[in-house]
Amino acid sequence: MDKEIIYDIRQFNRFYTKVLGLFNNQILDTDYSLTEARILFEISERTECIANILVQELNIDRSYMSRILRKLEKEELIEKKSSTIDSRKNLLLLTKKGEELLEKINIQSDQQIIQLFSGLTDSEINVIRNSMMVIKEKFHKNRF
Amino acid sequence: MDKEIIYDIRQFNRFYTKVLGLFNNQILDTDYSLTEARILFEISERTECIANILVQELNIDRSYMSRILRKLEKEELIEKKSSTIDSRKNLLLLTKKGEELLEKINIQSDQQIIQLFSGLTDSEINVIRNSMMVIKEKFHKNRF
DNA sequence: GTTAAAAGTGGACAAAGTCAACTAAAGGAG
DNA sequence: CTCCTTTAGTTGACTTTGTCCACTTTTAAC
Repeated sequence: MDKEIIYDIRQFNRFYTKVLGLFNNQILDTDYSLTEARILFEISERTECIANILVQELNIDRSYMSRILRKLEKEELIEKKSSTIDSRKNLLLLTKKGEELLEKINIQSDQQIIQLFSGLTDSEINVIRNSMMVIKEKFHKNRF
Repeated sequence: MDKEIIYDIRQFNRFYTKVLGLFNNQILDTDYSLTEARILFEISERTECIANILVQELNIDRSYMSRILRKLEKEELIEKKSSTIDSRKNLLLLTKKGEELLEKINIQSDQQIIQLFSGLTDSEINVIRNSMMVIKEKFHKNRF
């Protein structure tokens, strides 16, 4: 693999680390961390979400996840329902309050995207979007 | 801006957060954190690097930066030379040892990229690279 | 010359993440 | 059914990472 290509990819990674850094710092507007937001998101996206899936999906230590979930439960953003078929597992569900928070975060995140892209034409935005889709698909095809 | 486009972009961001997470965890193979690696990298890339530039560039708290730099100095990876024209500033330089470490990290990072892309054809890799360049350029054109 | 801004440091602390040991339930293999 | 292993989750003790604020020193700006 060509030295120059590797260089470009690493440059992109550094660059996008910075982009994501900016995005993520703004989630702190809500008193919740990026990790917590992602957990809420994942719970809402899944039917039958259990902690261990989140551990794998988000690459977070089990013990740490346990504590985060306990905190979210205490703040009444989620509920744990012990599974009837496998009592080791806890089904994770958003409460009304959790859904509302997630909705708030979603709106904020959408706004952020809009703001970031203001100044670009529709066609430019579409080019970016298509590039993102290409990257994602190619990576997926490979291993992710 | 179209709801669907925003959705795709946010999906990409989540996806790429995961990709970068994997990359970054592997830097820990060297006993140094991603942040430290990036600082070494930035110092090496710049002539006349001073702490405050790093603070802005990497979005790190000044006091935290101060401590990291002290640590790196203590481990003889960098040197601080008080600037003769402005004695508030310290010029940051890599030592031989620092250069060697950075080189090691670079080799490792290149290897990581190669590994990640093994399984893709040259043409697919090039498509990804070009997509990355497009994203970066468009963003830059805008504000970054 | 006085005031303001820039660069950096240090203390105290909070948040984030890690590691290892543990309980309890479920899934086999014989 | 019983022994063994795996899976899910928890807890304690800890380290690392990051933040806030007050402070010093030096330069810049009026």
